[in-house]
Amino acid sequence: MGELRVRFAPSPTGYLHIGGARTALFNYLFAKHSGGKFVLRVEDTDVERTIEDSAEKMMESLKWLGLTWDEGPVVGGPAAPYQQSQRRELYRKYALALMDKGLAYKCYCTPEELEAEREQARLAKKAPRYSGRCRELTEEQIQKFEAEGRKWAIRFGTPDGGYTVVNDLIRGEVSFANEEIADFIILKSDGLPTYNFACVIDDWLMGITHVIRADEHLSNTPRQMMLYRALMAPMPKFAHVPMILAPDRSKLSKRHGAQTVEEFRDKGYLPEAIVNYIALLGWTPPDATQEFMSLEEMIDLFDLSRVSSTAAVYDIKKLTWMNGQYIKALDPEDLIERVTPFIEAAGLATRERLEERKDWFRQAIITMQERAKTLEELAESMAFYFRPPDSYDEEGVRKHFTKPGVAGLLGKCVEVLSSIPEWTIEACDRAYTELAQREGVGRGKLIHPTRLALSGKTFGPGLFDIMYVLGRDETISRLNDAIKFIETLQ
RNA sequence: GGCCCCAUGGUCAAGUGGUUAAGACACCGCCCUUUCAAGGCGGCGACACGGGUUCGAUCCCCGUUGGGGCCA
Repeated sequence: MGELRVRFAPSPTGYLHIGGARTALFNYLFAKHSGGKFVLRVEDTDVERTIEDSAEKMMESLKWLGLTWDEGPVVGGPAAPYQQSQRRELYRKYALALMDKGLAYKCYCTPEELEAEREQARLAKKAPRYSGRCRELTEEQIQKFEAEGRKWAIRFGTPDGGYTVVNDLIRGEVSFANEEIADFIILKSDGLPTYNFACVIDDWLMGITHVIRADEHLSNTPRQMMLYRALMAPMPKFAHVPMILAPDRSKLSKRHGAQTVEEFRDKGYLPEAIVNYIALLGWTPPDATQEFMSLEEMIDLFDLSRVSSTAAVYDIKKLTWMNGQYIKALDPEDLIERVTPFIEAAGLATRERLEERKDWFRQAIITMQERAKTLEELAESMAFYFRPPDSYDEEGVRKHFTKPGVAGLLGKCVEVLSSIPEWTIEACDRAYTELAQREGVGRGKLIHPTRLALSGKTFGPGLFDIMYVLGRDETISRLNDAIKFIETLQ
């Protein structure tokens, strides 16, 4: 084998959240950096918790982020199938084999009995761990249980003394006393494997050389190592990456709002911004001041030794800032393509219509490009280009529409704009400068009310850029509407 | 409850046995400017605590506290 192989093995119990995405990213970067293989495996063993479509959505998110897998569902590979639900016979076979070797045994305890045992331990303030009572059953006891028709599970017999030491690539040596680890179930009475068992069997059979996963699995690692030894399977190297926490420092969960890749996509975050941002959560390139990196650059620079061991809280503000930076740097043609779905979703125009007016649309987008933080926001901020404002900003009305003589001034604006020979940004600009001089007022006295009249807002692109995009007829029409509105204020 | 991991500003994060303890986001101020954004300049702000080790600890060791995780 010789080649380096890693895997990302999500449970399809929901969407891909940024923590999972980052684990996938680190695996991907590690593999690509060394020319190894990135394997995707779906851990859908727990039927109860598996959610319909979840695996498909996760794969969609991974692809969207650019994290394509070399082997796994859809693309296949030499270790197929890559879904645990299709590998049940395998787990059963190896569990039975361990039992034959005397390393595992049948456990007839019922869930009720186990629960009672745990309860007692709790009351006695002791660690709730399995007593190992089925480990040494006599023939009679076994026959009695069988006669009762009791169901059995297969339990792995853990070593009694000594230590199991995880040599973690990120955390160094972490040792666990074997006596702390009770015999654990590897195959449940329904014939399905438990997480630790399925994971080991798959990683082994799929030739995984480096297990890079979230920190929460560090405590499971000694159990898994015991299984590797019992199976006489080659031990992979382990690397436990720090967790990504919600802003309240708890584990990421649904109640924390936007945090899945899909949600970020729907809000108009760019995949390259998300990938860039999450890479920086827990990893720093050799030049720690370098923040913007493409996936290719990250592949080149990635190194597990620069992965931190501290859990990180993700900061939506920084992600948003970074997203804005990426939007700003986008080629307008590319931006047009990306923002179109959001324009459609906002009900501003159809894709067909935008294609018909592509040059116009490009002009409009350019005026907003460096202001937008997300594609969704960009689309929404462009609403006034597509239709007249349905209201004027309240504060703006107070500041710019209630001054005496405003209506008259706007009337003069209409006049000068009507007489401009050619409708260009420069011509509009000049016209306003000249009018302001003639009227003996500052340009702002003209500009602010005009902006409000055209966009309904007090902020936005340069006024003459707006005028140019809107065109002469629309500009004048909106000014006249505003004049009428102002007159109703008196 | 037991075990394990972690601890540099609000957040991300560099770093070293002796440093003015980087940088980024956020925040504040100034500049630019027709507004907003962008950009430029500047500011606020940190080595959790207590013991050791050492000539000297943010850095090494122990403990405490806090946070997180696993076991079910």
